[in-house]
Amino acid sequence: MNEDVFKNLVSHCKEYGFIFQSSEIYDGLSAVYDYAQNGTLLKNNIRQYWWQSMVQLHENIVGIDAAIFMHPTTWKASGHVDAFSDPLIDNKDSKKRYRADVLIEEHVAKIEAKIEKEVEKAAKRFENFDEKMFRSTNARVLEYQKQTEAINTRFKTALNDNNLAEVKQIIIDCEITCPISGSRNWTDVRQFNLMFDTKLGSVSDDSSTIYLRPETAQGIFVNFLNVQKTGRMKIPFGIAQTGKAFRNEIVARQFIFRMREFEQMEMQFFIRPGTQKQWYEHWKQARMKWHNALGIDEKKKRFHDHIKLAHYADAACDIEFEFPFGFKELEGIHSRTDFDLRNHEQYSGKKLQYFDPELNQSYIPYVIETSIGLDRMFLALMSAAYKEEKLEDGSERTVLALPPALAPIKAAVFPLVKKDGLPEIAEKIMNELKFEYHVTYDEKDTVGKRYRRQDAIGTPYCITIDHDTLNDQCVTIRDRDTMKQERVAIDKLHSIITEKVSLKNILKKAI
RNA sequence: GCGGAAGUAGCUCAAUUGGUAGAGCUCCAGCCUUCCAAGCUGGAGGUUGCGGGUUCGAGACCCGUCUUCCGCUCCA
Repeated sequence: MNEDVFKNLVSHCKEYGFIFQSSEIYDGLSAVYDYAQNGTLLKNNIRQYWWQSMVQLHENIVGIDAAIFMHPTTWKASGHVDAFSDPLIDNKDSKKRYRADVLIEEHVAKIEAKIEKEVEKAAKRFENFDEKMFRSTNARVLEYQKQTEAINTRFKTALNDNNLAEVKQIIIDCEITCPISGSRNWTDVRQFNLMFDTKLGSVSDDSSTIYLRPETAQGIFVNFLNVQKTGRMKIPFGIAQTGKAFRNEIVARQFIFRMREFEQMEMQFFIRPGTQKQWYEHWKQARMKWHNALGIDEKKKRFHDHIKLAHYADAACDIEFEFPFGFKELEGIHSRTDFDLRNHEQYSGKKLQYFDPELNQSYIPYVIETSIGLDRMFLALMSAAYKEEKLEDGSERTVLALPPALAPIKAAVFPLVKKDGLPEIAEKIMNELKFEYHVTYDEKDTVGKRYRRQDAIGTPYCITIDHDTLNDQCVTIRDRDTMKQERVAIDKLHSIITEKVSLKNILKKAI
């Protein structure tokens, strides 16, 4: 799929009521989108598929719904407060972005290396070399030391005062250059806090600052013991959760791929320390199976193993999907060790351990995390499903070949013409079926046009009532993908449609 | 954030050098009664993203701003 088709897909999402830009009448809000009438149905179906495969089909996985607001210390323990607020600076020539603190620290390290070189040189030159003496008397060494101390003090003061202009001035004064362009053409230093904050309570002071969660996982970790005890859970067990998370992304783009407000579907699986390799491998395969059960071309998915690991992980990979703009991360599977629970134990002072009767000992469980972006899954499904077809007769049609179980609307009911009592029969059929699944009714325009309208939103079946129906109690059922029609009895409709649109068939393949 | 491109009706796009904002599709009301978007009649829909400037006159030129897309970076 090329760039043009992606553009068409984005237009299609708007025109057929899947996704609107947020606050569009006010020129929109950057990187925030609303799900529309059909999009909401599709999104709910994806969430349901995930939830049922995780919670309903695993006796040892339970689901929770933690609040978006959490105690601020949560984010200190998780590392988000420190890791998500770096002072950043760009080099205008190479367009490369750096952490300002790292640039300065590297500069200091360079000077320190020079000192060591002086010491080494001197050690070779003099016999009976007194290193201590040399360090405290040599003019060059002293000069270098003075420099590093001066920079370090300035830098510390600047950070404490949150004085970003001073941080930039240090970079300028130190004549630090960009390793790529070699230039000193720097932008201002900016603080990017990736967490949104707000004030709790009517009195706003610093102590009342709370954050909108940047990931749902922490809601699971802080409830680990509550769930384990009240659910009488035995390790290994999992806690699943879907919900909104918020990140103040510096660059947020590519439609709904990277949004400031997005929804995650996460499952944290708690295991005995030492078994993480085997469980990591298990969930890696299990998650790919879940994706493949949807029947989307397997060549569009691949694993991407992380070589450089985050400080808390001992293994990590992504499931990547081939979006119209290339292979991108759709889901992450991480072996998170006991990092989160251990930190929460430290910060809260509460023991977050599990007594293992088999080992007859207590430990902090290790964790395997599976974390998928619901919005990204939505976009993956849409881009895999969107097809602009050329038919044999030369005409064209746009069809969303969504997995029938996830399609927003399962069946559309049409009277061939809107008279002779046909609309009445159509409505009667619809009113029966609507208790089973989402159905719609349409009597406007020629039946061909109505078929195409349903193709465009991915409805698997169209049911047409004609004059013969009055005599034989049969209708035409038309398949979205093959466009083939079949004449069936009205009382067979339910079983035919159910067979095709039931989640059950996919769920059986998924686990 | 930096660089590049763009923004005209719900959608896709026109509008000569700066000279009265248009078409197709969609939508609505009817006619026709048709099994794969194509018949007929009528209708609605716009402060050309927004704000300034140049000009007798700006959709077009200039400045600012917002939004989207592409590249750099991180993530779900």
